[in-house]
Amino acid sequence: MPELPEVETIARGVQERVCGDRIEQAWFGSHPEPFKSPAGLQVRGLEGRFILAVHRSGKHIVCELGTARVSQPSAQWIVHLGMTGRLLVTTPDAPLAPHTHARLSLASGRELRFVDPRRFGRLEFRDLSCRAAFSAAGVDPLTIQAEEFAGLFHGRKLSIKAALLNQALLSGVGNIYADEGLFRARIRPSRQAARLTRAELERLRLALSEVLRHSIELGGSSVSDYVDAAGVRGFYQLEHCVYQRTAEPCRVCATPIRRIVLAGRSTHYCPRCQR
DNA sequence: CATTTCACCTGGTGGC
DNA sequence: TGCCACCAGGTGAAAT
Repeated sequence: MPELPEVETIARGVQERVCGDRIEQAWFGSHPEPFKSPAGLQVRGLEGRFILAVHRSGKHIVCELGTARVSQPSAQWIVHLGMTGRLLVTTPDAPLAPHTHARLSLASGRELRFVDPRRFGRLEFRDLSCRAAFSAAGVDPLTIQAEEFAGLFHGRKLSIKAALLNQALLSGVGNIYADEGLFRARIRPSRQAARLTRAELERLRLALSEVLRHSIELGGSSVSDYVDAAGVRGFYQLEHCVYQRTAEPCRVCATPIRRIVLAGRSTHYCPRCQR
């Protein structure tokens, strides 16, 4: 489900609804996979704290926590949604979705719920008195400048598609936006990253930024079941030019879109537009 | 080191 | 209807 635009949309929705709220009670399910920190530690850390702010870092949602409504953050709750994770703000009586792994009941009467059928998502609690604040490893593709962007790919022998998916380089680009960005930059995904010209890299940087910003405006891509913090679907899937459009006509030249596998992931491109 | 492959999970779809 | 193969927004460990 969640790449940069979807995670940004969810983080904004959670921020709007629970900022300033206090966590009264935390409940965690019994499957161990989603808990990067022990569940007991997360429950003890979360209960009683105030949610000061919620923001995105790469594909992570970071909740800043404090001991008073207005205070410096003393801890963080970090949510990664994996492939199928959802972070929802609901009323307490809303039907419990299958695969709900965490529920935080809030002083306002609302609930923050983490739901994840495939359990690839991760929940982490960080005490800032013991550890540094979380920050994603790679650079954010919305703010990176030309020079630094080009530098990321210098000397890299893998495909540009595989490089874009590497979160240690850029954080936030996943399978959908790598394909859509490469289409708009007219670059074939299989090209070796180090062989792209400076002009191509700059087209790619701008294309990625435009695609990601446009998707945020439309609330992200709802390919199968993605919804935002309020349970509302996004609309960017209607703008996709190549992703999951195998054999359909290119929106620019009508050539059938091709599907190949790169870096173990489905990759879609127009063989005529992308060289 | 850089790069590739695969396992981790559940659920939906489409062929037979 | 049932069974099976295949596919899916991600990532991190193991192998090369």
